[in-house]
Amino acid sequence: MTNVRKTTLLEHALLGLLYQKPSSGYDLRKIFATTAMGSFSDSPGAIYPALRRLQTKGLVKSKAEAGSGRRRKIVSLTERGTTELQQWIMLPITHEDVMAGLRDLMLRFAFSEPVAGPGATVKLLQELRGALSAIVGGLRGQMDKLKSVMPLSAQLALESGIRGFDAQLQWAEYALAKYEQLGKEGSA
Amino acid sequence: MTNVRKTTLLEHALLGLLYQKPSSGYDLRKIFATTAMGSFSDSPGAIYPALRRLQTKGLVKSKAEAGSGRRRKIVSLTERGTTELQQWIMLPITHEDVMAGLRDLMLRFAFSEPVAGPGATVKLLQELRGALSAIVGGLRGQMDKLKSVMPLSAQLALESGIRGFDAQLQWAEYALAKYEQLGKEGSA
DNA sequence: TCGCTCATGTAAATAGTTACATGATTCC
DNA sequence: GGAATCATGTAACTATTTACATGAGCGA
Repeated sequence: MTNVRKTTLLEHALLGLLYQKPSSGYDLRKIFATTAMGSFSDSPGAIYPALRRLQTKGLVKSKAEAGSGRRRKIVSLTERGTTELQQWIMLPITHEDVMAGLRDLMLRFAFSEPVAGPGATVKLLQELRGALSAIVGGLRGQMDKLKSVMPLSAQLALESGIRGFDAQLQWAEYALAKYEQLGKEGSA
Repeated sequence: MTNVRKTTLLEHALLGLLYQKPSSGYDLRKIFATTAMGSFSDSPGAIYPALRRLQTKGLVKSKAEAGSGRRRKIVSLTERGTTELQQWIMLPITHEDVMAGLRDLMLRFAFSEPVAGPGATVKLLQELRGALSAIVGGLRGQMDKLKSVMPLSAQLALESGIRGFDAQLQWAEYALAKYEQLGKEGSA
């Protein structure tokens, strides 16, 4: 029982970024603070402990940057870290995953192509499409049943959720088309 | 310094439900477990402590259900609880609110009509529309700049976010139209 | 009587937030 | 020399998760 606690979303985000480029904690914080990944906290109280956890788990290693300038600790993936990242990305998508929020799924998707190849990306998209269309159907059913007993604002709030999922569904179709097109061009 | 910690989203969800109907902790858990509000946890370790916090803050009161059957504690809003709920719903919408996730906003919106009246609902929608169109514009700009340097999957992940916001924007227009129509019918 | 659901709660552990602390380095 | 930024970290606190505990009523 080596008490392996499960890897959090923030930790996976860090793994994905470190896969692209070994970086310091400060670099990573800046990425969260300035880019579209801003939904993650850039607070040192989140990042540094997360990096330490990853190191204790053996998923990353760090060493002091050689040479001049300020003291910086450059963190990079270990082999096990790369494996963990790949496995996380390729996890099958469940109904619950989607209901819990697209955030996790989108992060996996964003890393999928460089880390696990376009084949994994396409597979993710297909699974996502399946899950989404089931969910949209189910919610539309709920909506029809409850229409009469809910206040308009609550009705519309539910409709907002449905539309959100539906937009993601259309997006998934669009993304799949892009990848299909890419495949044809590549083999031509 | 009476150390008033700020009210969490779960607590606000509970307040909103209790506004509609005084209920037991178990009732509330069932709502989270079975309805479209399933994004909240139905675990007793979340709900019962939250109810207790609300009671210490003086936002709800509870009393044992009269009569027979199993022991049940029925919780209901106090006057201060109702005020707190209304104020939370009518908070002005900021850019950050929207970026942090539509979840909080949608909960406020869902409760808005019964708790604060259709006027508040319309105001919320207008503010939301403004914030969303600014965000969609900004993200499209980022997209154009970064298009060339991102892998396709990352590009598409960003596009997914944009489309999500855009869908909400269209939804807000749609919802506003519904309320306008309602207003005309009402005054006719 | 046996088991299931109802109903309320507690205990331990965890990630994340906020705020503070501390130096070194660069820029003016 | 002084201020701002770079860079790493710690400490206290909070809500939530997971798991356990307990007892009462209901149905077969």
